[in-house]
Amino acid sequence: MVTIRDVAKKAGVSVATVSRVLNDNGYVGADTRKKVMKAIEELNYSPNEVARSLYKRESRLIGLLLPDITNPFFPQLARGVEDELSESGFRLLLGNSDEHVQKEMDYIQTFIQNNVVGIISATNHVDYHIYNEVKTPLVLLDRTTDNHPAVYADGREGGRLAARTLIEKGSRKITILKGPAHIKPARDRFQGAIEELSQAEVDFSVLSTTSYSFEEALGWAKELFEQFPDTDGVIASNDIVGIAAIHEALKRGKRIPEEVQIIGYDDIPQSRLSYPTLTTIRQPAYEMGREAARLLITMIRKETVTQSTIQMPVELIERDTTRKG
Amino acid sequence: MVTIRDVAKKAGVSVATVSRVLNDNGYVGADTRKKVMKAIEELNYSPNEVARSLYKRESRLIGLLLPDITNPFFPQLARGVEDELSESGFRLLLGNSDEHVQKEMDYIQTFIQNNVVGIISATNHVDYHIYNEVKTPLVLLDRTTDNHPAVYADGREGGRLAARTLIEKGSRKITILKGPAHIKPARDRFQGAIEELSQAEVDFSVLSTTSYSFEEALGWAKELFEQFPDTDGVIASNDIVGIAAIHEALKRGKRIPEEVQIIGYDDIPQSRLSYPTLTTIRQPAYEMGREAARLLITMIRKETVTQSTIQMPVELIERDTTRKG
DNA sequence: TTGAAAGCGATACCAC
DNA sequence: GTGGTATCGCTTTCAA
Repeated sequence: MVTIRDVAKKAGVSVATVSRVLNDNGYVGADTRKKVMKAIEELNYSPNEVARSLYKRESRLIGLLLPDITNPFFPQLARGVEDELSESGFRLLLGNSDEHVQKEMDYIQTFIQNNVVGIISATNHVDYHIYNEVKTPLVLLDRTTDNHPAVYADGREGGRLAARTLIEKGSRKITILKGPAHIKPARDRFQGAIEELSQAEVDFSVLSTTSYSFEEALGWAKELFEQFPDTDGVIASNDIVGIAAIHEALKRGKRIPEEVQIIGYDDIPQSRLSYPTLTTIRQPAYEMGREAARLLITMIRKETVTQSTIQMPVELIERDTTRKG
Repeated sequence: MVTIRDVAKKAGVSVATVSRVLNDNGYVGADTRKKVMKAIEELNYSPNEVARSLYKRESRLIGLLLPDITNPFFPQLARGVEDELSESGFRLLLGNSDEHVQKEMDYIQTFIQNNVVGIISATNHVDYHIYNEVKTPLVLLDRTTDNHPAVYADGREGGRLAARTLIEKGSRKITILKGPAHIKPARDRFQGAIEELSQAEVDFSVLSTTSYSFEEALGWAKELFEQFPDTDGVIASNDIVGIAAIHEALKRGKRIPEEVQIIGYDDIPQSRLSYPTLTTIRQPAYEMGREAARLLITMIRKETVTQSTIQMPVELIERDTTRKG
């Protein structure tokens, strides 16, 4: 391993000088600088981040905590976060929490142990006390509490929009798939949808689901059509379930959107690939990730944060599982 | 920040002793230990990984380099890697390379700068010289070269299997979608498929694609049926493209699998959700991730590695885009 | 403009 | 069994 001492020796200067040229601060004579640069080049030296981090008591690492990278919504978030952060020279320490308090705490702890300069968390236990003890800047992503900066999409409005769309396009017996109760955004959407449905002249039923997993999605879809066979409009808890609903509807010979309309949530990439393509409420996941990263960076830089909770707009993406016009 | 000195002071012992109980080595008297534990507890102390890493010249971090977490195959890999590693107390430093040499090199460098104990890479430029300069244990995932330990699936056999399946089930005019030329596993599959097709009594055509992106998948599918309208069997370069092909076929009123059979590759979770469900060649992505992590860990522990390149089996998953029997 | 030296928070050697 | 202390590679004060 090449260290700063090797460089100093080779350049015939002290380590202090090398450090100065590395960090580009303090006075360094023009030709001294040149000598040092040359030595760095020749030795192919790059500074040890760990030593730097130890002294400065902060690294260039950011902790990112996700519920489950395997759920297609989160890679989008993660990608947005990474793209934005890496432009500023930060790197990602990643953890999946599986919505498991213990795992979550473990990761938060390693983040701290590794001197991360900031944390972005998209998990459910944000109200858990450990978050209040975190001293490094923290941004919640796709979640909210009253205590922390956050970037999230307007779930309530999303739910309303979904319901309104189905109603306007003529569904009269709507079944709403309620997402996992412990996930806040899922509750918001549900609430929004219920608001809209309650004040409209339509029948509606609720089917509660307990997960977003691929394995179970088809199960929920099946249950949906078994329990409510005359459903002519489905508000899915997310696109995965929405796509499963398409599957199940077609399997039962129902025509989409003539007999059943289906609307999803998230607008994950694959919702464009289903047949028929899935109408859905878009959350700008990638942009949310970027936005969260941006917010975190300003906090890290101790610049004034004009807005510490950023609500991103949701948007109706009309595709082929709802009727035209 | 609570340091080892605080603990030492509170417990009325030296830092050396605290260190001993922390790492559970060396002699420590029973009640001294107890005192120290108590102090640790009360101060809610947890050791600074950075300092530890600096002294030991190795962290507990593992670098994971992926082409693009947004492609649904990779989260599976990543999850497998993480689950296995975290059980042994390692944490993940994540990077997306976008199959971009520069990004790849940058990440490899930060990995090294952060004292990672090992690297798992699923990118394309593994033959690039930088990998030969990496001193920390390195495992390639879903890729191979002659120089490095690797975990990958048998792409050639997968390609053969895909082709053989379509042929056996009666397709006579097969179109094969050739994946991006710069991706080795894609080439392997293609080669396997071609082998099988060449020696069978079937017509076949090739359509070259240049990416795996969602955006373009529908484009390839459209092109496929435009250029080769009498195709009765499609070998897709992966499941994304496979699902897009289903979409396009249905759109054109083709019955699946009666008029066109379609076979995908990967067995990503959503291939079970399409309608009809996608027949595909399964790569055990999650297990591959775990296996790579396991291999890396044995290398890190300097235990003897019995097998440094692990080829995982591929498997035909028969679903509804191919004919029965 | 440069260098010597004191840390940063751990670990581990050596002495007692 | 326990403590003192050099050390890891870097940054930053302070003096020259």
